[in-house]
This record gives sequence, C-alpha cells and structure tokens, in this order.
Amino acid sequence: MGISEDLKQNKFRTPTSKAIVNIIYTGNWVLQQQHELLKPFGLTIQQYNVLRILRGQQNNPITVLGITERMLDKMSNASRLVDKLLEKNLVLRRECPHDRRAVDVIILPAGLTLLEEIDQVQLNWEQNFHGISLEKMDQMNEILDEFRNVFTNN
Amino acid sequence: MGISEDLKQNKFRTPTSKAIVNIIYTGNWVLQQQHELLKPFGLTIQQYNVLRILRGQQNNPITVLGITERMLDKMSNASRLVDKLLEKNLVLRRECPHDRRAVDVIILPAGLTLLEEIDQVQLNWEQNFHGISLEKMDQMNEILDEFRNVFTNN
DNA sequence: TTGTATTTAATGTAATTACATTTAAATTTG
DNA sequence: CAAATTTAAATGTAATTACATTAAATACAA
Repeated sequence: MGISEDLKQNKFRTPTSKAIVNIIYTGNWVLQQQHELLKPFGLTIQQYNVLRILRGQQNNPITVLGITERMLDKMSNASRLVDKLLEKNLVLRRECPHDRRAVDVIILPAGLTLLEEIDQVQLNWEQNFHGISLEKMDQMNEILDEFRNVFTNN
Repeated sequence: MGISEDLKQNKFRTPTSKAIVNIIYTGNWVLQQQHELLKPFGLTIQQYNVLRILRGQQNNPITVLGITERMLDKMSNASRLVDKLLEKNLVLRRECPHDRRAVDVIILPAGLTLLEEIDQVQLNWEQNFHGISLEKMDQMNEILDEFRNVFTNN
C-alpha cells in the first residue's frame, strides 16, 4: 500500500498533519503530470517556467535576477536555465544597457510559438478538473493562501 | 514581484489555473520548510521519508521495493537512499529469507531515536497552523483528494 | 577620489535525481 | 526439467540541483 492509500484511509494524527502530507503529495503529483506533459516538447518544468516568465514580460526584457525572483522554485540557477533555452534558440541574451553587471533576457518568436503549442496541451489537461466546481477551487485557493500566510507572508 | 504576489493578486485565467500553480507553489513551500527543519539532523527529505516508512513497519522488515512503493516521491532510488541511511548507521540491511533477490531493511534504535528528536521539532512547526480551524483543514484535504481523483485514482 | 561594500551573473563542485542497463534470483511455460 | 520471462536490487551515466565561490560592475562612504 502506498501513500495514496494512506491519504484515503486517513491514517493521520490530525487533519493538519494529513494536510501537510497531502499538500506535498498533491504538489508532487501535479509536477509529475506537468513533467510528462512537457516531455514531448523537450523542456524541463524549470525551463518551461522561465519561458512563461519571459512571455509574461510582453517584449520587455527581464534580467536573470528578475527571473530568479519570479520563479516558483527557489534558486535553481536561472543563469544555467537561460543557457539551456539559449541552446534551443528560444531566447536571446544581451547585456543590460544601464547596468553592465546585469543581463537582459528576451523570448524569441520560436519560444512564443513553442509556448503556444504547449498551451493547447495544458488547457486540454486542465479540462480534467472541470468536474470540480469553481467555488471549491476558490475555497482551496483561499485555504492554501492562508496556509502559507501563517508565517508572516510567503 | 514574485509568484507569491501573483497568487495574492489573482492574476489567473480561472480559479482552476490558479489552483494548479497554487498547489505546486504551496507544496514546494512546505518542502522548503521541511528541508530547513531537517538540516540540523543531517537528513535529506527523502532519507527522512524512508526512515519514517521504516518506523511505520513496527519492527517488521520491509524490502527496498516496499519502500519505493510507499514513497511520496516516485522512484528516487530507494536502494541508494538506504545506502545513505546505512552509512549513518540508522538502518540495517539483510537478505530477505524467502526471496534472495529481495533485501530487507530494518530501522535501528539509533534511527528511532533520531526520528523522535525530529518529531519534537515537527510538532512544534505544526503549531504554526493551529490558527486554521480543523474544519478548514478537512475541507482542504477533501478538495486535494478530489483534485487527484479526477484521474481515475491516484 | 579612493577604498569598501554590495549587487549581478557566472562558475566550480558535490550531491541528488532521472532513466537505462545489468545482475541475480524466482517464476512461468513448453 | 530447460528455456524464456519476470521481478528485485544495484549500478552507470548524464542531467539537474544545491550551495559556495568568483569576477565584474556599481553604489556608497570617508
């Protein structure tokens, strides 16, 4: 019996201790799904996140530090992630004009096209959750937010 | 502005797409906390999980495959994780009597003691969430379970 | 201005992880 | 029974990640 059965059978001291395992497990489960979904596109989850951050900039360049700050996942070396995207010709890197320490990164049309392809598959995957009411989703979002905010804001 | 602000400001197409990011982000946030919490004890999260699985066995040995099946995190090479725990003298490894392919793993008293120490810190950390009602925790648990179960059971 | 501290990115490295392969034992099949 | 298949664990390896350090540019302070 695996952990999914543990979760079903409520083998936990308290709802809180179950919640902690449940959040880790479900987060991991989602990551796994995303990982599978991205495989055919030759991107890791981290690379995909960086690409989306770049798209979110709407043509404005963003520095490597800017990327780091926006990343889901702590400091996974944005510098080397950008390297990988460069190798795939999905982004452009150039010295920042006002600050020669910084490096601007911009998404290339090829990057945008790739993201659009992935969007299709993503949207399709999200359809799976349409059986869950939006009210419930909102509820969960609220509680997750509250969960993190017990520590003076995160 | 980082992703935590994105979550606060509801910059998402739908509650569902927010939920997906929120679950990954919160899961990651919890993992990060656990990681910090375990640092003083010289264990990685994976090693800690394996130790807890072994404790859950109540003196009954469990095979490496058994451990893999119970792990939160897919296949992170239980074999090598057990190696690490062996190096730290927290577990014992021996050939399984009925099946010479399999290897039984048992937690040692030192392992149990270490877990007890960690329990203290864990419990202390969980106190942070006592401001959230148990009803809410239950609600979140239910929705997380439902979330995963849209795919014929996970 | 000069020297010090800070910021930004890149790099070195050790550990971890993902994924495939290997080895040995057990199980199944002909 | 022998051969083929499956199962369990270990291992090889390439990629990724975590963490520390370095290098270069900027900001700041005396």
